[in-house]
Amino acid sequence: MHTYTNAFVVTVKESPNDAELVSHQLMIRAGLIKKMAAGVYTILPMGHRVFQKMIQIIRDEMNAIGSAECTLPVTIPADLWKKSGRWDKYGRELLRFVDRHDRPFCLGPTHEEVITDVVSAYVTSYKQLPMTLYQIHTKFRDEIRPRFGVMRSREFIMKDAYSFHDSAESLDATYAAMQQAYHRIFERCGLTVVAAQADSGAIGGNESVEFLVVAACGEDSVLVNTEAGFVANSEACPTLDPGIVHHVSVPPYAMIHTPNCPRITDICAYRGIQPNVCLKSILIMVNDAPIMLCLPGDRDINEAKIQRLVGAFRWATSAELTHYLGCSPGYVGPLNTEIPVWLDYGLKTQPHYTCGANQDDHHVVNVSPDRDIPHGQWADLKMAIAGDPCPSDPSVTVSALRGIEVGHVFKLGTTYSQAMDATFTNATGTRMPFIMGCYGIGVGRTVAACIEQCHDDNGLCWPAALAPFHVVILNLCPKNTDLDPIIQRLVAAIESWGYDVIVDNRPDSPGVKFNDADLLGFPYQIIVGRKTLDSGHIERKCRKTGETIGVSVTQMDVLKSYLN
RNA sequence: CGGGGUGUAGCGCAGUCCGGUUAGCGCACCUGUUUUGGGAACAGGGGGCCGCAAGUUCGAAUCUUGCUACCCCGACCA
Repeated sequence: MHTYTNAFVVTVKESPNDAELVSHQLMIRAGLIKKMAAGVYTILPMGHRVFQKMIQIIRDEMNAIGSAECTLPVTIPADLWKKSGRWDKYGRELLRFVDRHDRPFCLGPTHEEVITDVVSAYVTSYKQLPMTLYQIHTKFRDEIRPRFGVMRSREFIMKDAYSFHDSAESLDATYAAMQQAYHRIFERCGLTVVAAQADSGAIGGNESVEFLVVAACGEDSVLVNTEAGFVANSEACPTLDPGIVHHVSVPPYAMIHTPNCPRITDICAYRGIQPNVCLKSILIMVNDAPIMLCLPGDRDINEAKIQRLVGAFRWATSAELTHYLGCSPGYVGPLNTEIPVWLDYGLKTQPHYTCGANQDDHHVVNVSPDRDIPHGQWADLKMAIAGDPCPSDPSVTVSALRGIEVGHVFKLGTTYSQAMDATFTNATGTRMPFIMGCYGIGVGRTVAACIEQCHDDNGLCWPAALAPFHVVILNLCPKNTDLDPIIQRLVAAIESWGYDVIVDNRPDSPGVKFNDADLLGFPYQIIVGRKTLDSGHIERKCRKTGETIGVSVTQMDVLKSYLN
């Protein structure tokens, strides 16, 4: 029999003041997790049960689409990561260390290299494809700033699946099946998710969809237009060419003196103009050669778009700025320079702009991009924001939502298989690299997102699918042994109906038990106490609605219909 | 990595400015009695390297310096 004593129920009244999110506070107060270091958590028994239920749902759905579970090592030799090229590219999120023989290793933040290595050792023919492997295991990413409990931790549990194919069509089929499975998984957890077009980021590849739980505390921003059926991560959302041609005549551009105006806000204040009529110029370095990016003064660069356009890049240093343009930061402009220039489509909106003059304390006014920057190439450079025209229907605009990224699917293509020389023989007898997909779900983050959606002032309020126990029996008079047989019969009956049940057997006062039961959020409470002895009735209370129903101990079977 | 803040009992905090009995409070914990349908009452009790180290001083939780951990904000957009 599960009791509060043996199940390690460790609730606390006050949560540490470093917990900001409701989900983080409640997970600590209910004794689900305990912090060990920044972004590193112990999952306590109550939390473990919730995680296991989540994991079992994921496992069911992964198995249902024919993928096979395995467990990949957390400790990965550097050589494998050097093969894919990521040992040098991944940066400091990758926790590296050496063993006693000074051999370099890393803790796996993701497992494309490992799985590619494993599969290429065994799969040599197209006849063995397609195939999908997955694991549900611990990952480590040395986040710049872990926060929000298990929502953004450094060590975390993730379901990651990898599929291998001999054709793009085959990948498409698995990619679609996986998304269907994701929708079923999140639905079974009681979560409402949106699927958004996303940027594939550090993983690489060419197409990806992100699954987000809409929540104010979400760290991701998505842009949506429901009528147009459009949902995209703001990082991945295109901005459109407005196609405006101006017919007003703009006077020739002219340099003006603008002392101490290095920032857009300075020049706006000095000239009495708005940021959207300023042209912001940014110098980047690609393979140590300068490239200039120009965009409207009120908009921000989208680094992912730049990377797609020019490849890997870095921001120019002040010294490089001075070397190539002869001015300090703040006075950069696209005129009179041999440096290649990219112009954001947004610069077609106004007939003319004010921009830096490549000379300290000077700007240029009346700059008409088409006329004055003929060497500039037009492109989409900026971050999309709410109010921009919707990419799938420019007659409407997009609005912004915050979301928690709980799942992500990617089409990797041959990025890893080519780098690692992982090949098979196809039907015509030629060797070709595997076409791959990869698919992740953050287990802890999904649990936390679920709590963000399911709680009230009294505590957690689990959906039946994730509750650590479906039913709690509150024994209000634990010293009265007359109640013991009733409780034993109840436990046996409830378990025979297929529900898990825990008994609060502590010698505390009733108020403590009611409050803890509410805090822990079991879907149903069964209350047994003096009233039971007096009247022969037990009570069943629904956590979510507060609805209470009395049931005679002589007719326990009717309880079954009140527990779902 | 830059800026700010905090480390005192298991948890939440006071005390630090202005050095001076035995370092306090609430919750939790232990013993006993009475309680027991929404965080019980009384009585008694235990628990501290005051983050670590060095320094100043007759004397340091308190002052100085260094280190460390944790939290918050920001992070190449000129």
